[in-house]
Amino acid sequence: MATTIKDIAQRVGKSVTTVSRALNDYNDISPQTKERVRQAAIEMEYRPSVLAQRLQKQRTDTIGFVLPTFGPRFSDPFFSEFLAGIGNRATQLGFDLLVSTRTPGEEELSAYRNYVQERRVDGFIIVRTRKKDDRIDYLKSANYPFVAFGRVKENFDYPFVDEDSEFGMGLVVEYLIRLGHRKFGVIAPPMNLMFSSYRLKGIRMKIEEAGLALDENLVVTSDLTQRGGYIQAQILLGVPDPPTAIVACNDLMAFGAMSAAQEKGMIVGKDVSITGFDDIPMAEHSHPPLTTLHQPIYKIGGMLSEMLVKLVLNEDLKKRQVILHPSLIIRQSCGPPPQN
Amino acid sequence: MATTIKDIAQRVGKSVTTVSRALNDYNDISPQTKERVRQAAIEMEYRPSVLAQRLQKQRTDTIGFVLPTFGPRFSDPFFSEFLAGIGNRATQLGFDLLVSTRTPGEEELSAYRNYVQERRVDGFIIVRTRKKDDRIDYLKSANYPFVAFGRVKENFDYPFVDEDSEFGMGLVVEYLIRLGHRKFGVIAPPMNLMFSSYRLKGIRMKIEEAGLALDENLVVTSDLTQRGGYIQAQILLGVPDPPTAIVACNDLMAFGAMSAAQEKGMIVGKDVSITGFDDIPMAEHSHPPLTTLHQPIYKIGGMLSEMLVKLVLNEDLKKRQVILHPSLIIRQSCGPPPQN
DNA sequence: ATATTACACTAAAACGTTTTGGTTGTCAAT
DNA sequence: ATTGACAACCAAAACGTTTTAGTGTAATAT
Repeated sequence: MATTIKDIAQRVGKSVTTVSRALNDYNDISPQTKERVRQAAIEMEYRPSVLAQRLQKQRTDTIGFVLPTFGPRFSDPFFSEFLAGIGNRATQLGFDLLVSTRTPGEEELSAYRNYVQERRVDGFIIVRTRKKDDRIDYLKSANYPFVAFGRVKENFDYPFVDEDSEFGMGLVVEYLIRLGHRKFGVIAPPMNLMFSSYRLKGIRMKIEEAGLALDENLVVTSDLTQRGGYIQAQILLGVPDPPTAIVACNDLMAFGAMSAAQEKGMIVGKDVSITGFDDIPMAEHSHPPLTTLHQPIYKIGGMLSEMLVKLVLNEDLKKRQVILHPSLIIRQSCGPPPQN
Repeated sequence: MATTIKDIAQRVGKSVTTVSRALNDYNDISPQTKERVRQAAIEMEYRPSVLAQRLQKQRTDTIGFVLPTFGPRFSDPFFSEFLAGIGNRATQLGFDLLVSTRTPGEEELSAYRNYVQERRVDGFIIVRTRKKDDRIDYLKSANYPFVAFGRVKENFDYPFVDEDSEFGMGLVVEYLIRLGHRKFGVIAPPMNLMFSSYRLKGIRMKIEEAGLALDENLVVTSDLTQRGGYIQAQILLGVPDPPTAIVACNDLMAFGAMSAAQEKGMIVGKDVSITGFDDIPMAEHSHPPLTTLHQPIYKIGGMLSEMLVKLVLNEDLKKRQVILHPSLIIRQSCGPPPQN
């Protein structure tokens, strides 16, 4: 059996209380006693039982993260990195990370309810916010701590980090217009996602600002996967007068679009320009390397962990709501539109 | 405050013990009492406190998973899917999954030591086994439950799942030889990884069986990332008499190799053939789609969770050591070698 | 001489379960 | 009438901490 505080108490001939207070550096314990207790703890290789601590503190020291996925096979480089960001920061702060994956919907919400009722986690990190978001409504009503990556349509009076997608997409479109493009295809995320609106809005605004029009028939939506991007790009490139530039709303869909174009014998960056969003590591080494918007995914995960932990510990966060500005990373997937 | 067993006891006018035993369906409680207790529990929305249960049971109901990564930015589709497999099965079995990421080495091992000493998890799942594996040596010596994805060089008398890489690579090489290839390049994983040996061995054997020779100068190692595959393929394709087929030891490196070839103006599947290993979802939608070996990654994760949970609960596993056979998925990244 | 304060320590309760080792009452067998 | 078996229940201990609400002693202030 592992050493307990009781064993130490016996060894140094003091009470359990004293040992506990010595280890926690209370100032009603004499320096000598503290020293003796600490020594003993080291010698006996004492490690507090997290289980006991948690029961007593009525805190789980655990962050909950329910990953929304479609189908069980989940394989998204964006989330891998995001996860690492959350997890590593949480560890530094002495918190565990409890991960599970759910398909959005009723089953997902009941996962939240379960975790709350069983008091299994101290709070949640929510990603891919929806315009009308059940999860957020629920957690608010249950008065349970959470932070989100993303805003919602109304009442976003909760702590969040979000990137300014509208601004980001503006950068992309501006760049494409400068290259000479006039006809755009857009592969948008599912419309119920909040960032879908922002990204679309950013695209529309810049196009209109330039006195151009976005052909609504060339705006398609897909599911943020590579396969989805592939399928939708096939459609976009198959119409009579196809777009010269395809703006995909994340990198994975952009890769899919590249495959579709290449399969048609087109050279990406010459016959058609394609852009992404996220700047996942793979974007640098695709063929051609992808022009995209950079978000500090790993860092964002870390920020969210930190905010949530502060929330749970009732410390106050200096910034409750953070909006980041993505930067345009120009690589080789774009060029001037083909002449004809 | 949440309802406790004490509240129920009060309500039904029985002792705490009786309530506990009723809920756990002991047979020294009368059917009527059981029924009344259950009713009350439902009405009062009782949920047992996992914290208290864990303390009492001296079990954390938690699986530990320390993901080996190089650098903090970790973005590997293989692991995303693997993680989902472990996590979802664990949840079904009533276990939590505690994830953290570490760079292999001293710091990694001390993460294991910490988790063990603090009794934070009931057991571990280990991946990417090394020929001589510290983690396994340690857990064995500490007599702590674990299961591994992969074998080690000696004494693999522990529970594991592994795929037969040797066999798999045999399939690939056989196929390439049948297509007419005589000159192979290999992008191998870091040599300290156990599956590195198996895969290399499988390649060598089949080549020699066919009466050919593997040019050792065309065997390079890399770090299993896309960038790594890209860099090494540049080298392989830059030598005076380059290989006509490149066998990469995972899909990510294969993608990198494809980019490198394409950047040189080569058409993959025609000017050069490239193969991978894993069959991650992206393999189907790359350009060209990748010929690779399929492993049921998600399922393997699930098997490992299940084995570990049984181990922890002292149930016996019907199979302690499982070896799976990958299947060859032929897509468009390979073809006959170019004539010249 | 007495009250006050500071210091160093501690017994007991609490967190919410499960398990141990009973007790009590009833009925059937001797 | 006594013994044994059984059903139904329960008090207390245990898991390992932290917190509460003290106690006793010595030094200092009145």
